[in-house]
Amino acid sequence: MIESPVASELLSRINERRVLEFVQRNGPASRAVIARGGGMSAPTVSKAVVSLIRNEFLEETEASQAGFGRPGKLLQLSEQKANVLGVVIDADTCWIGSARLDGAVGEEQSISFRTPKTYDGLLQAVINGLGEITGNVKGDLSERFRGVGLSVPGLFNSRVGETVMSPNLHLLDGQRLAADLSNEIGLQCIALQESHALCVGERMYGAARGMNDFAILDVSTGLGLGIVSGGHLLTGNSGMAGELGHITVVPDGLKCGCGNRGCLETVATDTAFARLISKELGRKVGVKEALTAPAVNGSEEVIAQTVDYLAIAVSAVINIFNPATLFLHGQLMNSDPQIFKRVMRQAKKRTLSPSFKDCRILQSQGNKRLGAVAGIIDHLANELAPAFAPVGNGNTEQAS
Amino acid sequence: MIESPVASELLSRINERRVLEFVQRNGPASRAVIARGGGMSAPTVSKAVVSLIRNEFLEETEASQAGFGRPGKLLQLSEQKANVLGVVIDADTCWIGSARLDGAVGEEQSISFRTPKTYDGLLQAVINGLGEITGNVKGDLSERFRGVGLSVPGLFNSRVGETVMSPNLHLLDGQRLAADLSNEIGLQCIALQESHALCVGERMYGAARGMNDFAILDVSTGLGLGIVSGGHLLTGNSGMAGELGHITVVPDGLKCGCGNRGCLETVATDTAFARLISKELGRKVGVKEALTAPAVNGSEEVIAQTVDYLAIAVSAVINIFNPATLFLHGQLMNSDPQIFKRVMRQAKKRTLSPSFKDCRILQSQGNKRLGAVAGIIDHLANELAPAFAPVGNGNTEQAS
DNA sequence: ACGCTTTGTAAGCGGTGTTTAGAAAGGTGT
DNA sequence: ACACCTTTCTAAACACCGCTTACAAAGCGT
Repeated sequence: MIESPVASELLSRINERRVLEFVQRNGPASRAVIARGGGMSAPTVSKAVVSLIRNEFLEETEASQAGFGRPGKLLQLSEQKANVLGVVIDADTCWIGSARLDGAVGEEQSISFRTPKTYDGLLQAVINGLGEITGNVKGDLSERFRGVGLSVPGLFNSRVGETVMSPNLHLLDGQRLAADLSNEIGLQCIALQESHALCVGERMYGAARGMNDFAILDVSTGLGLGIVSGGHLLTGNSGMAGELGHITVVPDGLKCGCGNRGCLETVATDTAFARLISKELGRKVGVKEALTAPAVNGSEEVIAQTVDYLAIAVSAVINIFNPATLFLHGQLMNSDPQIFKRVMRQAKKRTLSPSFKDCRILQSQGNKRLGAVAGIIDHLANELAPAFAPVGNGNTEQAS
Repeated sequence: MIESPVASELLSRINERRVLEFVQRNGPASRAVIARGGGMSAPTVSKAVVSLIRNEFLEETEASQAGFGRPGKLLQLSEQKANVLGVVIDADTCWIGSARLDGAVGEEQSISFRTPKTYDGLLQAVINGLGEITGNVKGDLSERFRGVGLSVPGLFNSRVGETVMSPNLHLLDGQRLAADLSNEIGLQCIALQESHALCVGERMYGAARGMNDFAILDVSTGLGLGIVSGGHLLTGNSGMAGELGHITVVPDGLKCGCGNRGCLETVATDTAFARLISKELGRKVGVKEALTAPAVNGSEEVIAQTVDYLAIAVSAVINIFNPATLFLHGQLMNSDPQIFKRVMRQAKKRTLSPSFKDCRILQSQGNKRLGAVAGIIDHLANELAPAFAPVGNGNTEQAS
């Protein structure tokens, strides 16, 4: 609920946010276009623009499209000062890049490096990497960059900003990377769990633009799940929601990194698939190779089994969340259309058919990098002005 | 997002809603108390109250608490006109009752009857029942009652108001009970899926009052799940979210009502438990009896197995939703503390420990009746004025 | 150069919340 | 009984906001 004084300023903040989001979504536009497209009056847009320019979120370009009447001055996301930095931490590789507010990441402005072995090493490597990216910046970092968004793996408690446990990157356990980084570089740093970052990124810059009810299932080393429902990212009480990978599907199955047995994550991931194929082949292979490996005795069975467990995961998401769209992320399904089709066929059988029919299943277009960038940009926008949405339970359906 | 014109009136509607919710939650209060407690200025509260009284949501009582200064006139939820009707449809029994806006259901003002065998019979029975409850009302129903809330079992599509499929009550399949009822009696009728109704009821009148992140797991004939996250009821795209019961946990297990095999619902419910015990005893028993039945050979094993599957369900909810509180509803766990404890012990093993630690597990206090009533009251409040809440993704955690 | 079309802004209006001031209502103390 | 105190509630004044209306600005076509 809204805190204390619901002043009139609330309205102007809402409208500023709407203007900003309009430009984020539709690209540069004139005040008049924003007014028509955003459902606001022209003077309202003008005032919001003044404020957004003052806060250096927008800037006016002279570029005026030819047309009939007076050409409008285009407003675009600021390129002068409004840049952000994105950091993706992964088990094997890390990435750092800079981006503009529109999410465009300059290719030459990003670097990757192998994940160091210690937390201190990681922190230092990120600081160095950020220095490299921003090296040609004179003076204070905060002169040109507004903040840093991080995508972190594992269980992340967003209430306290601490990685509680990261099964594939234990050096993060108990650490508060965003806070530590912020202390070092003096910029605002925001961390998101990687599945949540995927969601935010897909919504801001990917295929889920403007969608209010969707899910992203990330099949890779683990099984990540991000949910946006009613326009809200589902975070749970501490940001740890979405841990689909650790529901039990094979009683007394394989030991999982979390300490239990038979978690979905042990059977429905890239890693699990590669492990099984490796066993059949008698040698260790990666996911890519496993997919293209010549069929050997038993590999069809392995594929069928993996497909079935993937279908269980897909089906669980649709049954539990009833999303309008489900995005699949990860190479296993995205690189082999055959596997994708088989998973769909199985999932259709396993899912309540009304929910299944209600759900489009697409491939994800975003990635963690966009997610990290989107995370900080979203945070900045929230800081400027909270987005507001009607909060009716949304469940009631009026009849007559 | 907010639709077209963000007029100033939005503010007053928000504040009216806040006043109403304050009284709903804290009981009768004076304008001054509401102003202090709700973070609004006194004149703002006064204006909102004027409107709420005009709309017959509130009424002023003379009752003034003794105190120091001038005693304030208490405002309470209207008892004159603001009454609602609640209807609970279940597989075997139906219930109808009337309630005030504060959720108090007059005991003598409710009736139960066996669920008829046909849809037309059901519709007629509900109409008759409502007539009985409201029989002593002179004139038009709408003179004293503002609407009817219904709790319906099965898969309910809230976008179109249609029960898509109701495994335990097939007469509802494809029917739009709320719409049909509304046509007959001329009152606004709102249906909620029963698990969602439980959630809304628990939040408005039960143990979840004021909570913004909780889940209710309803273990009875089936496995119902309702989620409130960030203050929003999780409905999914069409209101069919929460179908935890049909995720696969026993590959090639028992046939389920949904057509698949091995659904969680086939092994982790009252019904499943009674079925297993019946088999051991060699005769058919109900849940109550099954719990108190003298131990026979194999019954310990049956109990252990049921406990384990219940734990899987509990654990799945906590892993996936990271709720601050999980309410358990249903006689199996609520009537036998021993079973409850065992489920908890197992669930603790199966759940990611940070999420488990983060979650209180309590017994539910509400029921579907309160849920049906809460559903219509919530709808009325939404109609009067939408509740608004900040919409930041809520996932970002600022560091420094 | 004139009209046409579209863009952007200034002024006025109605609505809203807040602050300030004051009236209302009851108890307390002498 | 009366003045004083405390608290409640409302009226008035003010500032802010978005909308509508009116008007100036800026190009294009003839």
